[in-house]
Amino acid sequence: MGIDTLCSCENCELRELFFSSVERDELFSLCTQRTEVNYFPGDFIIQQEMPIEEFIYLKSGLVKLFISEENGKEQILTIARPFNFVSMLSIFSSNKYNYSVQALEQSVTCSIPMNQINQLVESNGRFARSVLGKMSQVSDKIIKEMMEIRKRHLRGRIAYILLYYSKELAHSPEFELALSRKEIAEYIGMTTENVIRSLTEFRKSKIIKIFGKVIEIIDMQRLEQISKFG
Amino acid sequence: MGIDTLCSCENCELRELFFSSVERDELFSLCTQRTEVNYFPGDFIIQQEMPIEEFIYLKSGLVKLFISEENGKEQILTIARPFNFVSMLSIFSSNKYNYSVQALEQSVTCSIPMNQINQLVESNGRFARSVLGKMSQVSDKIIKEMMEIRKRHLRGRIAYILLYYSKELAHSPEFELALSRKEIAEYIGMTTENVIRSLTEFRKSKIIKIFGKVIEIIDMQRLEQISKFG
DNA sequence: CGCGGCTTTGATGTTCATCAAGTAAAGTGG
DNA sequence: CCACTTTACTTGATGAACATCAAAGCCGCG
Repeated sequence: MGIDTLCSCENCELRELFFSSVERDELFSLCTQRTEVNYFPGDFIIQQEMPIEEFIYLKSGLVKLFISEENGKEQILTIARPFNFVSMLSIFSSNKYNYSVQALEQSVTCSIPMNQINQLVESNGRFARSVLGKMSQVSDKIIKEMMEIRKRHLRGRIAYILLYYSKELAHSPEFELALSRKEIAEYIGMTTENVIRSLTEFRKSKIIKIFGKVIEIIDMQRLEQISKFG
Repeated sequence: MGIDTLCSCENCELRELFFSSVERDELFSLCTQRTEVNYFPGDFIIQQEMPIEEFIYLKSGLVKLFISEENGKEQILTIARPFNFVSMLSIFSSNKYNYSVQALEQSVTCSIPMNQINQLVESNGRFARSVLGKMSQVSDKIIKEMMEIRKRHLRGRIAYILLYYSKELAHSPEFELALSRKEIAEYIGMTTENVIRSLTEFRKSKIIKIFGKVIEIIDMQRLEQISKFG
């Protein structure tokens, strides 16, 4: 068995992104310590308040980041696919998670002990630089998205979310929403009832079609207008 | 003249935070390339869309981070004092600024060419680690704050902002708001008129006193209740 | 089968934005 | 320094946007 096959990380599609700056022997060391986990929809990947012991990244799937309030309500920060990950946010500044991460679709994560990552950051400047870039990008994206949502009214927020989901997450005008109506509400900071009313209105105006969780955007242009001007 | 006095950075009160991991000769090199700038209230420190050429940190003062919309409206991301800085957000992932920074009080910044910082990140692991920690902390804080604001109604948002300003920024129950009413509105995503109405209501309920820009919190407990329960 | 959670619709009242109008404050040019 | 302009601040009235409450249908799961 050649060294090429000793470690599957060499073929990981995320290697370029996360570890392009890592030398062969460092990669091997990481690889032997990594843990791959499979999650089904609804499974918790990260629990708020738990100690951060690993650097976790998403290999495939779709997840939601959220925080739970004392009153039982939840607020969704963002929805993320691979490459926009996410265990990034607090791991270098806190020793416990400030939010939870839950799988929306079947997902696979890969974890590396945090001390390995810290060691690598300190010993490999190019790696440090690339982690900085990624982290900067991830938090920038979340903040920008929150501002985009905040400046819109209900209808505009729903339109924005539908377009975002279609273009960035599903890459198709027809898609199965992995979010419940309630989760959409938690995402955009409105009530479930009003989310539904907005969707119904879009359906009646023939802008979208609704088949339960499956949404089809019929009139992309009008949806974009609503997203822009309310 | 001894080496100790060759470079004032050695005595900079921010040295510990930003450069504790930097060796003496590296510090000297940074120091000779740094630029210190003084800003008056209203002055722009960073202009949205401008190319990022320097790593800028706040030595003293108070600033607002905001983005300008096409329609001329502005949205404030956060208000920051030193240590919670801020030129951090996109500098490692973008080559231009995504937001503007303007001085609210008289402020002093210190700038270091970006290539110096990048070089240092790549050559000094401990420095890289400390920048990662700081960046993580800064973006975490902004996101958390936006969630706190989002979950409240008008009255709660105003109460939250007043308490935040009093406790985190002014460190006193009586303080001079560096923000205009309009800026408060841009900060919490409401209209100027409703910000004023809320302040007036608090004044009439004897929760605060208002002398133009100077606010005095009289009934801290009730303000905290309003912040918590609306 | 029945229970609980999600979804949907309607009715109602609260919260909020918008418009209008007036006052105060602050900057500008002669 | 004063008239002038502009910008910030303030209050009220109105209607639109939104939350809340209530009730009923639906679906999955034990």
